[in-house]
Amino acid sequence: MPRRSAFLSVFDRLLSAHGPQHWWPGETPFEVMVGAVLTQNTAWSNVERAIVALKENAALDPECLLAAAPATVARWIRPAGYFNVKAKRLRNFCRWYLKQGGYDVLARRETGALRHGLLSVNGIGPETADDILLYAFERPVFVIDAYTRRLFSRLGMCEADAGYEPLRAAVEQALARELTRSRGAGRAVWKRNSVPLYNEYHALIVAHAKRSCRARPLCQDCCLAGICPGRQ
DNA sequence: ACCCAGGGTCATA
DNA sequence: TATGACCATGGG
Repeated sequence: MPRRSAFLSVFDRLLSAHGPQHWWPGETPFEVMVGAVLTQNTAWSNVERAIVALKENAALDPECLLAAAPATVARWIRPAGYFNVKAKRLRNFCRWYLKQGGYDVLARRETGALRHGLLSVNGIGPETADDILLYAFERPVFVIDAYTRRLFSRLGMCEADAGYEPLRAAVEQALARELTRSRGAGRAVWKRNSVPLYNEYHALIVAHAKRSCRARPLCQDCCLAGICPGRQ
């Protein structure tokens, strides 16, 4: 079992090692949503090219994406890989998004219902849905990805094969306990702090993975911080 | 020439 | 329910 402030401690060490990340890299909520789909199992540098292409074609917009032929969208997003699959997924998402009434309507929905709706779209799985919930709708949802599971399991804070939902619930509950105790004020403070904490935490885990020991065998930041995940 | 990347779906047993 | 195949580009 992790010690009582394990998750906050790791957060503090990641923050001092890598600095604030200011995520998500995207100018509008809709750009965040598109990026969340495009980055599925794909390096962000490739996603950026695809988003630039969408902007150049004035297509970073749900109506435009739906109006364009799937093959055309696939051509625009080609650098992001899996372009046929992702063109279809973007289409599914835009259809749902507009049918629901767009951002302002969705933003009024309760988090659980919004999450359920996102997951009903073919091509939106738990991580993509949670990226959208946290970074486009600012909901208190801790995003789990392969890096997160790897880091926490190597630190002995979860099982290596922990399922998505159990791990998410465990991390959220642990952080809630740690934060309400260590910063001492109870539920109101927790609710105010959880979104920026989750935002920065996930961003830091990704930044940490990108700067891992493959690139720098003796990298000072993560190894000195005692949280270097290394490589498989 | 490898391996990996900010997943998810579908078919099979 | 639990694996495996599949999707595809670009950088190290």
